[in-house]
Amino acid sequence: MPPKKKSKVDSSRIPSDDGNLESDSETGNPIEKKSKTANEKKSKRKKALSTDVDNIKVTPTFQNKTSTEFHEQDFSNVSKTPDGKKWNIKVATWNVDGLRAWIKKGGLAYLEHESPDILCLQETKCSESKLPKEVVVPGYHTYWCFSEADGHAGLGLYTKVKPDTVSYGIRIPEFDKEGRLIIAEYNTFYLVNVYVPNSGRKLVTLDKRLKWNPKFQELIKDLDSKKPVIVCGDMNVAHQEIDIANPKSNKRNAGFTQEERDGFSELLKSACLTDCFRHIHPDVKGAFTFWTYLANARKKNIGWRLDYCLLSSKLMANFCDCCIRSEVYGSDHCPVVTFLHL
Amino acid sequence: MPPKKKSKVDSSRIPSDDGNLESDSETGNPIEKKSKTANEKKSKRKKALSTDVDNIKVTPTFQNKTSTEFHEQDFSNVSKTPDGKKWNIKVATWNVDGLRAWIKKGGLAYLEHESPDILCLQETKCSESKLPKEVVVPGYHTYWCFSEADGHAGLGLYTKVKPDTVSYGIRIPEFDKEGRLIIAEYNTFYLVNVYVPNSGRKLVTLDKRLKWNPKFQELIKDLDSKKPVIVCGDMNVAHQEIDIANPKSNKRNAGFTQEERDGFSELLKSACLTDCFRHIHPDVKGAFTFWTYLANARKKNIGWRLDYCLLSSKLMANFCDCCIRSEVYGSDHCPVVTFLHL
DNA sequence: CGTGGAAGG
DNA sequence: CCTTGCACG
Repeated sequence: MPPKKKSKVDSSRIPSDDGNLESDSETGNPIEKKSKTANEKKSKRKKALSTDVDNIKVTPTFQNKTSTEFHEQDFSNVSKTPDGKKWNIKVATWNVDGLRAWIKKGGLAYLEHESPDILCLQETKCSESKLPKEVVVPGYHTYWCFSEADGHAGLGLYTKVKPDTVSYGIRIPEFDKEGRLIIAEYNTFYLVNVYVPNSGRKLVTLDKRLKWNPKFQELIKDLDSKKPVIVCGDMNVAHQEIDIANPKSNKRNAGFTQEERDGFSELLKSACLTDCFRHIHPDVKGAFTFWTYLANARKKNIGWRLDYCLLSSKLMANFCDCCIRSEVYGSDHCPVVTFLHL
Repeated sequence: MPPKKKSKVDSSRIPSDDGNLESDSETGNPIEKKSKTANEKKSKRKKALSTDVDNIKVTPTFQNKTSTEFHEQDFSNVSKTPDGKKWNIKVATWNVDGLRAWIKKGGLAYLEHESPDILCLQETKCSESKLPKEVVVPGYHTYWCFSEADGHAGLGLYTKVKPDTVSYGIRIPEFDKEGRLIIAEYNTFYLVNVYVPNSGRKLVTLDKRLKWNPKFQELIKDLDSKKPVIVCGDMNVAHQEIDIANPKSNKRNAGFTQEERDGFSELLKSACLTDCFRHIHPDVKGAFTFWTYLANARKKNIGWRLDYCLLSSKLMANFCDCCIRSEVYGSDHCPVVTFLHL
């Protein structure tokens, strides 16, 4: 769906009423429902900002900025495929650092405004029973992957076109308890929404991370042998020195160890994936998708590029553009948007 | 200090710079200083509302009400002593349910406006190192009693006249770890600021409470044998049926068990104390000082009278009035103010 | 329902 | 710094 005069959600679509957990895919490893009978709704829910479209220009605040700021941004200046075709599919990814806080800050207004065909969310930190009702957005099918441990990790998927199948997890219980992977199979590709394990302060969970890497690689290769793959998510690594503001001081910090960086290189190489932002912007510095909340890092652009869209080599002919929405607030990460012609 | 045209703090006083913990009283049991080198200041501190006096009419909000509301209240219509003397000492008590949150809601503007000679605070829930700098108020000496367990109980004392001695605790380690008692000795009386242990959900700590009661009683009797006593604080009990909105349904709930009510009766009797609010308003119903935050209880005045000023019998000749400031927001309790001629 | 602290990032 | 569950009331 290329941009219209007013990029509104196609309202002819039947509103999604699923939030469906069940996987009908053979790769899926459904997370167990722990239905806490829903009535344990918490106080702050009712304080969530309305996402009434009539109000989105004034009410929701994106941290210290108002949402009007992304209305003023130019979201339309987008490149074309190598053979000159305009984009018709937009895929966005955003680590929201807490779905409920993100909604209160107006996150859903971003969804309305960007109107991607697919939006991958990471770190929803929200169990099924605590999902605010506002997460159901007309025009989108929604899928959720929950961590067993409440308030950690977790993924969301918004998609205008209903996938043929949706499955959850990487088939390793240790990881699949944590809500780190959604695979959505579409007609012509797989979409993988991923939240890669963080190596932790003082690298206490680096081992776990290094166990994840080959498994994930294998999974992607397996999928790619059937259909091309789009991987979106928080890879929890800044790949090269250009992808981080302070490479020197972070060499032994989670997200920039040699092990993690090598693991990412390996993934790209062995699964034939392309980091599509870096592909079109090989030399752009200061392009980050995450800034710690501490010490005003975002204002100073002391950041990390941790969020990626990776494309199977077969999809590079369809690739138009990839943009980092660094002006969009609402989390310590910002959205990354990829444009394809399919 | 009787009411002036504008009851401002006496600015001729040297500003207090103490926040002194040391007790020079022989009854005192100083809580150990656990000086966490102060630099672990937390984020929210800087967000605290300014208490700039020029702004108190507009900026601080008391929950859903603004502080202007207490400016409009009539705080001056006060009774006299039995022999017709006007008050010259005002003693206030307020369970603030978290000093830092209370400050953000404009609590210090109340202090400025009420301008009591003595203000007793309970449930400050704030360790020494986390005390916001704004707690120092010109014209007042301040004293703090901290719980060893961070974020629980804790007391504060604001006093225009510096007490001769200030001591902390009831001389029982179990209780004195928790920041539940300050004794300030003045020339002609003792002021006791107290936060009585709560019996807990399902009365899990009723035993502890029943252990406290006789010890406290003994302490007051001991003090009273030297000088008359003013006891201010959260007694964590609604004394009679008239002191609670729903007596029937709360008979086995913390704060209205027969044991707690009897304990309070006992205290009044054996230590010869008078519940001075009830003394002048023997039949007034719906006079509460606490409302649970749940279910809009305060709006519906479904409350409890838990906060008291108790006076030694010798002081009843000096007693003028006692008011419940139920219109003052900022906590789930409201202030109680007592007027004396001394 | 609202305050605090703890763990995770 | 910020969001989450949790303990306490």
